[in-house]
Amino acid sequence: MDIVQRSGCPINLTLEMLGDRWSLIVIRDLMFGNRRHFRELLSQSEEGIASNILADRLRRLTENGLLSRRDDPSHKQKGIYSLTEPSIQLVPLLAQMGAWGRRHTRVSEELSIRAELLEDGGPDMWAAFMDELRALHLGAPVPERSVFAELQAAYLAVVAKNAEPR
Amino acid sequence: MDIVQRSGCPINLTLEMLGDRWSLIVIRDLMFGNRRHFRELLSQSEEGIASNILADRLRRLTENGLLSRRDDPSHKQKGIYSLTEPSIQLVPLLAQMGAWGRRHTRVSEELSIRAELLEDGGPDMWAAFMDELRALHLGAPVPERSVFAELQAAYLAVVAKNAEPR
DNA sequence: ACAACCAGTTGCAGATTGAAATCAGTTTGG
DNA sequence: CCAAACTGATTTCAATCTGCAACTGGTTGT
Repeated sequence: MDIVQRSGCPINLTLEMLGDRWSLIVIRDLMFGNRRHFRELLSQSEEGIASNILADRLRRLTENGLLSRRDDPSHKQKGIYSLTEPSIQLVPLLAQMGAWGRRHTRVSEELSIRAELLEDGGPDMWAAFMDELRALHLGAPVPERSVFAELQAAYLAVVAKNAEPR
Repeated sequence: MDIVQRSGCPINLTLEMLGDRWSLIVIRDLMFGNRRHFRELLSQSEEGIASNILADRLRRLTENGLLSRRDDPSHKQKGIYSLTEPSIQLVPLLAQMGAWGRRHTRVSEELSIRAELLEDGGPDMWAAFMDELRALHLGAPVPERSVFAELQAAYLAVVAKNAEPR
C-alpha cells in the first residue's frame, strides 16, 4: 500500500495515510479502548480484524509516525503500542466522524454513547481527552479530568440499562 | 465493495461508507471545486482518478444517499451530480481532515490555503459554507456570505503570488 | 516437562484496483 | 448532412489487496 504522492492537497494526503478500512479502527481501539498489545487489538476488536492485516497496519502506522512501539518488560515478545502526538491530534477528526456516523448511519446505542458524549462535550472535552492521552501514551503529567473514565462510565451505564430484564 | 456490517460503532460505519482512497476525493471536488459532471470530476482531478473508479464511486455514493444525480437539460447524456444533506454535513469532517493534514503531512502551499482558512474560520465559517452548499446543491435560498468565493480568492492569491517572477 | 500464550508469518483463493482501450449515443462545427 | 469531438460510462487485464486458516518460533506459568 505504498503510494506515490498523488497531490499536495491536505485532504488527499490525510487519505493516503489513513484512508483505508482498518487504520482508523486500530487507532480508535488504542485511543478509546486503551488496547496496547497485539493480542488485545486482535481479539477484542468489535470488527474482527485479521492478524496479518493488523500486523501490516501496525507496521505502516509506526513507519508513518502515528504509533510507536516499545518492548514490554514483563514479556520478551510483547510490544506495547502507543499513540504519538500526531495520532493524538486525530481526536477532533474521530469525534467528527463519530458525530456524522451517529446522524447518518445505523449505529447501535451502546457503541455510540461515547460519540454522543464527545460531540456534546465539544472542543473543550476533546482538548481534555488529548491531555489525558498524552499522559497515558507519552508520559505527560496526569490531568485532573479523566474523559476516558467519563466515556467508560457512560458506556457501562448503557450496557447495564439494556441488560435489565423487563 | 459491498460490506456486511461489521459493527454498530459510528466510526466504523462512517469508515464503511467513506473509508477508501477515492470517495472523499470525489466529494471534495464536488464541494470545494464545484465539479458537477462526470468529465469535470474525471479530468480536472488533481489526483487523476480512473474513469472506472469514478463511475463506481459515483454509483456507490448515490446508492448510499451521499450524492444525487439528475439529468442535464442541455445534454441528454450528461448528468448533474449534487451533494445531499448528509454529504453537506461532512464539511466539519473535511475541515478537520484538512487541518490535520496541514499539520502532519507535506502539503503544498497552494492546495492547503483553503484548509487553513477553513480551520481559522471555525464552526461559524463551516456553518456558513454549509448554507451556501445547500443553496448550490439543494436549491435553498442563497445566503449573503459566500465562503466559496472567499476560499477561491485566497487560493488564486497564492497562485498569483507564487507565479510572480522574482 | 508441558500446555497455554505471544507476536506475528505464510499460503492461498477471491475481490478490488487502476491504466488503457473501447463503446455507443449526442452534440457541434463546417 | 457529415465528420469530429464530446458524453458517461464499460471492458480487459495485470497487479495488488483482503481475509481466512494454518503455522512458526519463541516465552511464560504450573
